[in-house]
Amino acid sequence: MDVKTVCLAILSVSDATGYEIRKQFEDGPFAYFYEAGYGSIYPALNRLREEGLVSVRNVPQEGKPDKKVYSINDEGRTALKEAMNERPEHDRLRSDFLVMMLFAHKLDPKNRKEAYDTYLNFHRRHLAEMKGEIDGVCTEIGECFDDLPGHDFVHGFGVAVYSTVVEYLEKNRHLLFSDESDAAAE
Amino acid sequence: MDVKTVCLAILSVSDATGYEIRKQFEDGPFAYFYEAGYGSIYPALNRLREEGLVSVRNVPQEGKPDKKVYSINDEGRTALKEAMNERPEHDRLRSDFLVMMLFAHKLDPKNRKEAYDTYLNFHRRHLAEMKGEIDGVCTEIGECFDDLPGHDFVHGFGVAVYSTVVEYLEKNRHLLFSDESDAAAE
DNA sequence: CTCGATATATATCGATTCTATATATGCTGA
DNA sequence: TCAGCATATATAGAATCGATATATATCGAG
Repeated sequence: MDVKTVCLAILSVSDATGYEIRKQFEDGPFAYFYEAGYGSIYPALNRLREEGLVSVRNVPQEGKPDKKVYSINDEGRTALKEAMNERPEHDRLRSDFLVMMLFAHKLDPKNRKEAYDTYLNFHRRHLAEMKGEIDGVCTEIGECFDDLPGHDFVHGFGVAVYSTVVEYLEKNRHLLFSDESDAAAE
Repeated sequence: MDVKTVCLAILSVSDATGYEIRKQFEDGPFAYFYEAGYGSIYPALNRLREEGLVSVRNVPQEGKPDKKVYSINDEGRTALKEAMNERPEHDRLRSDFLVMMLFAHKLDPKNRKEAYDTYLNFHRRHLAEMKGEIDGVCTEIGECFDDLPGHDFVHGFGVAVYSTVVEYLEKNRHLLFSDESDAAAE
């Protein structure tokens, strides 16, 4: 499933600009299982327009550059339904952190500890945001996804996995930091 | 952390060919948190050689093409240590499955069910392999990683996360399949 | 009050990486 | 016997990533 298809899926929920779509990947409900940057999004939107699956309207703004608001059309919805029904590819994960920890013996103790704590804190914060304990960056468009029938399942999935990650990191420090007396540090 | 660095890390554990390195990403201990195909690996190995971080020896074989066995050298080990101590980038995950489930209402019921079961079974099998309950593809090189100080931590991490995924999928079917009487199917 | 940081908004360059495929051969099971 | 899989290297072309450029507004610290 390429960026083009996911952009189309987002547009099926709400009109949006490239900038707003980007935010869905950064802070929105997609943040923990799909990422894409401007370098993928803008070309994807252009191709969608070329293929006649979305339309654009220019919304002038004071001071700021014009907004280009994209809307899905009927051909777009048809194409989306088709693309969604294709076989999903395997999940693709790339974790620098886990590579580092597998080769923890190559790391300076200070770096190892810093990488560990940064990773743990990142996941703690993200988890708290997902649980609604602290405010994440809530965009109007982001909230549209809350009403999708699949939302609760996907959200619950994320909370479950992130909880496991945080718990595991909290309980298994000793596997990597056994010989050092930095348990109480920080 | 690019493919070049991870190849170097693998070579720091054992000499290997491009083909064997690929298998580490496919079946080996890297399988669940780092992926790379031939299109990344062979160019990466060439660049490592150009930079003088690895050496190659040709091992002729009957019938099959010559093996090119790569070995890390001292400069390579220095470069690896440096690269490992850089700040890790954020984990990058791309899950077609979760996108599909978020937009489950766009799917034909049959496809939805098939995607769900395929995903669940894949993770069940992978988890069983990780736990050693069934035999995965065990390469000699793969076993070298078992002795790394970080191995238990990373392996345990994988088992914990995969267990959570399998459990979640088993318990939360109803969130996506409530209105259909396919609970007992298959 | 001014300077730096952050947010809004679009866009692209160059590097990296992915998918699919080509080539060549041996082995194994239906 | 013959299809499919394993061994083994390699690349073309497409997709994607990371960093950066442009332009302006706003907001808070000094």
